[in-house]
Amino acid sequence: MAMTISGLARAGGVGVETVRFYQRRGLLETPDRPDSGGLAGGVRRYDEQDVRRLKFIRLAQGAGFTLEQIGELLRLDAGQDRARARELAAERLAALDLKIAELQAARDSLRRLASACGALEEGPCPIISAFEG
Amino acid sequence: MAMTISGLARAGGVGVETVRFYQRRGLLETPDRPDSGGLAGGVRRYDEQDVRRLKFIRLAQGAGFTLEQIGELLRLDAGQDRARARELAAERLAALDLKIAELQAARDSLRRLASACGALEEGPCPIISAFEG
DNA sequence: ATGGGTTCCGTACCATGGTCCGGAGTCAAG
DNA sequence: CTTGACTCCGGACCATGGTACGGAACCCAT
Repeated sequence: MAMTISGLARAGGVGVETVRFYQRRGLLETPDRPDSGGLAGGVRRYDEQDVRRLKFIRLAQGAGFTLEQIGELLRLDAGQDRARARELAAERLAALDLKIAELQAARDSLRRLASACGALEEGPCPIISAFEG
Repeated sequence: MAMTISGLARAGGVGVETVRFYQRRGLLETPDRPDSGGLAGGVRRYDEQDVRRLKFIRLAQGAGFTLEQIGELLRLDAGQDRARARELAAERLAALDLKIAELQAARDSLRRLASACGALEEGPCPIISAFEG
């Protein structure tokens, strides 16, 4: 199950550079390089736990958390501060509901736009006014 | 109805610098400075049309268009290319439906998280696994 | 044991969407 | 006709979330 960084990146659907970037940001751990006799040590190995963390980062990003907030969530995941975890979740939940409503409104505008522009075959399309309804 | 840049900014819910930024990007027009006898001309004036444009920019941003795409929409609004307008709208509409579904999934995860963290009073909160269901 | 593909690491660079700064000019009220 | 607020303008700076680069070390197959 152990893999190198490119395996981890592939499993998480991101590039190697992105994994490193997350490591620098403290979102993913940087396991020790095993002593393999060389000057600098061998290559780092990653496991399923790391894949889970990486996937979580992507999902949380999709939920609108910033990388900084995700860092806090990951620290919280291991910790005991349930109150803070609830707080972050509730905050994001409210923002998410707002955003969803906003996107649905935008969706309606776009549907108006598409049908307004589809109706006639000539003349300008009332793009701006489609968003004013 | 005529106003100066700060009035326009206020009406659109943005800062003066943001208006200027949109002007540089070609999203808002930069009206001529009226000749007021001075060396450089007077102060530019804006009207309701400009407010409409500015508000449209913000709404379109909310719909996930980039500033560049918004620029194209604004050019299209005045033009005759209905096909291209429909195309942009349809494209965005599909992306929007995807994004809405994604946010709704995220919302469910957050609700799971909030209730999982609310249930017990001690121990760590399973934040990562809340996103795996 | 050698060659090609990875890994490691620091550093630089990128796009997006702003935000701030400083100095000169303009405007309106007192 | 001065004073204080606002405007204009160019250019520098910022945060976020990456992406690219280059040289040295490493690992695996032949």
